[in-house]
Amino acid sequence: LNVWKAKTGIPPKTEGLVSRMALNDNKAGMEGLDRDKINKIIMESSKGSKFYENEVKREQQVNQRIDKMMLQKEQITEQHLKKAQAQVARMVVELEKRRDLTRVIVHVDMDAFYAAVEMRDCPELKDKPMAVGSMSMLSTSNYHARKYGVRAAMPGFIAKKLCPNLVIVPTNFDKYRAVSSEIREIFADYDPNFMPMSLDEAYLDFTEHLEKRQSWPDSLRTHHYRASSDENNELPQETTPDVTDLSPVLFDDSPSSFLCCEDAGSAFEIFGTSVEEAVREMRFRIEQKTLLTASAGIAPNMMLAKVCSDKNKPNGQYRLPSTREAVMEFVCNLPVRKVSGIGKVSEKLLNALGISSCSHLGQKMALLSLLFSETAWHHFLQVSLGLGSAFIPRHEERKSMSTERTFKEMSAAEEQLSLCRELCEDLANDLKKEGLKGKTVTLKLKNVNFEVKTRALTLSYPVATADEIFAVAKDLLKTERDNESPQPLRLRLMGVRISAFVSSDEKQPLQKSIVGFLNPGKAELGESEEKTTLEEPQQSFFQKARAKRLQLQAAAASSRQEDSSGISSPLFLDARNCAASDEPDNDGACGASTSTSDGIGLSCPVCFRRVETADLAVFNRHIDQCLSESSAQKPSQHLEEGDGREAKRAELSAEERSLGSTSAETASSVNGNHSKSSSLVCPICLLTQDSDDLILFNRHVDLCLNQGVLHKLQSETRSPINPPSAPNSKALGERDSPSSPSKKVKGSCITIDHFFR
DNA sequence: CCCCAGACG
DNA sequence: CCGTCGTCTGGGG
Repeated sequence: LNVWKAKTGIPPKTEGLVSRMALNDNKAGMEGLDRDKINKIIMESSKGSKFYENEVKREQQVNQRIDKMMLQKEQITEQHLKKAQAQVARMVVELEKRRDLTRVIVHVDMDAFYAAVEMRDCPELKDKPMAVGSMSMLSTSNYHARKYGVRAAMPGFIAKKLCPNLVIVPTNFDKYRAVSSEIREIFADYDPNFMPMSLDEAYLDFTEHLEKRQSWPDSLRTHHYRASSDENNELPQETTPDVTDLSPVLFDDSPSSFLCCEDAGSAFEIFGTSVEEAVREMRFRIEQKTLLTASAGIAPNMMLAKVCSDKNKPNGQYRLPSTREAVMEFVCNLPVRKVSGIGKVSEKLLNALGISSCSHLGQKMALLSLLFSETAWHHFLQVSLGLGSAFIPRHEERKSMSTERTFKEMSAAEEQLSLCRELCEDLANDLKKEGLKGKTVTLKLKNVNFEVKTRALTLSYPVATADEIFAVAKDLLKTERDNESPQPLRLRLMGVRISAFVSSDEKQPLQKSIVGFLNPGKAELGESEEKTTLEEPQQSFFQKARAKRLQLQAAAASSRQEDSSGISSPLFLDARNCAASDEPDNDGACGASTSTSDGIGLSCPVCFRRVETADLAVFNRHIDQCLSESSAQKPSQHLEEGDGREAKRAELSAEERSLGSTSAETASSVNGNHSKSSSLVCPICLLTQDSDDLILFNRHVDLCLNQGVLHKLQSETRSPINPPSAPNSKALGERDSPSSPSKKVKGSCITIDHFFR
């Protein structure tokens, strides 16, 4: 710290507590507890740990950022501000013009979801402070526990110090998922296009529902109380709680409301036609169906609805009227931290400028526009005006997929390597479920000091199998280890991510079943058609497939040359039936890939790789991707690109890598294998072809395809397999996609942009 | 366009 | 004795 002080001349602001670690009382249920005492306990349990040290470091980084910002602020003249103010004013006019108060957006959020589920299913927990998670991390806590300062994202061992009687229940995701799908059924009744944000949270557009609702008879707005215990036979057995005291599972003060009627032994309630009534009805149905309570916020846009749902948090709702005045007043006193997207760091930066509420935000916009990036200050401006997205965007296809694991310190190279392989296998499995292939593989490492690093490599072709991914990941890992050299990598976490999925832009609606490819005249290949036509009109599927194969072979041939300098070529690991083993002492890769010919799965006629699925939709998607991959870029370009990158990489390798890297081994074994090329195995008939002539081999495969797989497929697939909707749309939010292939909203924006139009 | 760190939920 | 997964931003090459 002294060094830091000497260098900067600024005293390190570490006195007292590290604000990053302090209790986060942003959440509901945290009012009126003695924060000082809680913070003291948190501090005492953390002090001296590696984690704590890392937090101190990060806090100082934020402080430096603040100092830098303040310095910049000094440079700003009245002139600058004047000009900026004018710009802001113009912007405000624009935004005001587009303000939309006509929509009714609802944000629903289950109360203490995981904890509530566990309490429901285990009545003994009801009056105890409890949390869901583990000694190292809690997912959520019940309201009883929150009184002690126990909250989500707090490690269990600290929570125990705050509340020695705390009961920690392990997570039970299958159960939460089941409940989640129950509540989503209800959501769909109010907005079939609702957007789930997590298992327990969703945005709904109530506008249309309310229009219809106005003309609904009472009967459609009547909902019954859950059957009483003796006649209840629909509940799952063991998890059935004591249903006799059903209403208030969580909160005894839940208001049993006005219109409660008795009718042949079953109580019911008739809900009105207003928004409040509709939302209350939805919450009522959720509670009757799941015995769990939800809270909701009603507002003219998503950003406000989210804040509103927090307002009356357990088991309540809040409506913000759709008038500009109401919105502005609401926003005026709103702490910036409450806004989704403004977190710990942004809050601190803003605080340093004297901004804590959204009204301050508006007052200092000119300054903010000079200190923050454009996107950032636009964001702030919108928040200060109470603006957000008035429509609920479709979920886009996922952009990445990853898996990571934390463990006790691990330094042994072999151990790390086998863990890495495991992760790759897990990832490949998940990938397979969605029929995706990606070009960028990223390795994530966290050392025992909690320092995080990511290392990525983008290939010129998409990959999906464990072997392919591992071939890259292990290289990245090795490079990193070499980098750190004499010291070993002392890891506490490793992760593997894949991204840059082959573009499926715009081609979804045109996807055809494989049957469509059989007739060259009718072959429809979506957007790729255009470019293909330039080269060769009316190319048949088989011609395309052959072209693609040749292209792959050419690419492999050229990369083979590079391979001598240490570039692995995962593509061919199982393109040929004999995957090169990555590690001499470990034949897992080889075994895995050869075992793929055991009958389950189909061979892609384009890339020759095995697609481990019985699902024709998945298989089709794979083929589409393979084909579009070849035609999306002109073949020559494709090769150049690949060559360039690989070559560049080769230079790096020569410099940075030690000799005898595992990738070199991989390369040479692939290489050797290929140059011998004594025989090739047809992926269709699985017979070895005694020829190294690729043309002949191709012909054989085409023949095989013609007689075998395609016949089979043809008989199995009469109708189009793929729904017209985006195939990946379910991946993230599991949102059901309506059939209209509505045009794409670019730039996904799961986080901030959703809240703004 | 790629890579990486960091913020955020 | 402090998690996992996914998205976005922003700076640098």
